Amino acid sequence: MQFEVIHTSAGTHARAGVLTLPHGTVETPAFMPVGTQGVVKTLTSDDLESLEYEMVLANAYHLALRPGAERIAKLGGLHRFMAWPRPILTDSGGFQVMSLAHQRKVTERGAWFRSHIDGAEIDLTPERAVEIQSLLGVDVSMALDVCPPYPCEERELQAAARLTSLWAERCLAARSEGQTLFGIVQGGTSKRLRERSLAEVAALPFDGFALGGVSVGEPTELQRPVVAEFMPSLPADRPRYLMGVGQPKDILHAVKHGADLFDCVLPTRSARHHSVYTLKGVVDVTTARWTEHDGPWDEESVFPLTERYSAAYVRHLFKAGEPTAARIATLHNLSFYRRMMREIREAILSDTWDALEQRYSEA
RNA sequence: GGGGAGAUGCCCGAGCGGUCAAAGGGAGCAGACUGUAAAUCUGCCGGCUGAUGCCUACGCAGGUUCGAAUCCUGCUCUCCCCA
Repeated sequence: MQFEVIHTSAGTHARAGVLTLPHGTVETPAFMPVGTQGVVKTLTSDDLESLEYEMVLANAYHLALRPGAERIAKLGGLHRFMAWPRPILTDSGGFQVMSLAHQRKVTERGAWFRSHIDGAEIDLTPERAVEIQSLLGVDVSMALDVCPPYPCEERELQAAARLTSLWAERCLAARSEGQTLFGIVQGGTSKRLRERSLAEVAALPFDGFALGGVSVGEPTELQRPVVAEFMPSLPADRPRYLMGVGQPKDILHAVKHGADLFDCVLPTRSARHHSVYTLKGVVDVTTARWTEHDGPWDEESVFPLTERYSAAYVRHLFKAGEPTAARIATLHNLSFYRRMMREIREAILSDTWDALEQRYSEA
């Protein structure tokens, strides 16, 4: 892995860079669509190429459960398996420690899960999490962390950060030759715990660093200060990844404070839930106002892949329960995010950040 | 011609004397979703009203009863079976 910052926007921490990985280069800041099960729901890998995404996210926990990490390795690795030639980053399963909390146990040894699919036991130690990602053959592996929810007791937050640091070292020790590994900073909304977690994790020789434990249910007023304060403190010479974020404005805010990578289910999940991103905000396309609207939801949010379908038509497809509705909305939203990331990068390179913020002020 | 079954809110469909403005679906309307167990979940859904409440409602018209969507009589209309 190689990472180069090519320009930092005047008066901000916003930076444009180039991340070079085994399967290609990624221009940062970049947004990674979420393809948990080795697919971005409703799309194919060539859709993603058409959308010009350079990197996607998949999930090691889910893929290890089904179809199995060894099986994917046997089939030539995740890239070949999902027919996606460009970079892939996998989340280790740290998020599932939170989202599947009711069926797992966390000990110092690791995270133990009862499979939601068939009840099988999964012993996800830091070492196994790194091994799974190595078997998948992804470009960037994430350390196994403990991602606590919000709200959360200070004690629990502290325990999560402590384990995350402990596991970080074990993940590094377990990494295979040439495996790119990112560390994760925890600490929730506690300044004290964030400081400590950052000091512990950032001191380790990771290839990149992520701010985790945000977008776990906290209001944006609490997320912003964490990002503003701690993103610039992550090592400047390595990629900085804000996990699970977010809304367009949250991404702009984070880029301004120096974030390089993002992922979030919102553009894809919302699409399936009939919400579409536009420069005028998120709109529910099934709302009665679109019933006879023979045009786009927003004149300034029209994209080559989706411009031919009228609001009235898409509304009809959703109302009729047609799967294609979700597909069109997903293509639209990922087009919106892709264009936004491109404009963000251009704004950094041309030092026109304020104009960009203005453009996305209602989004 | 004879015998049987049934008519409930926008639709389907429970209810079979009070606790019924009437279960449950669907449709309709409005929301939520942030490293995806989510093409999921939530709320509203006769009218007026902040709430209490009032009004209108279970094919139509009468009746029994303190009280009827529920019981009785007649009528109208549907469906099934036998000729």
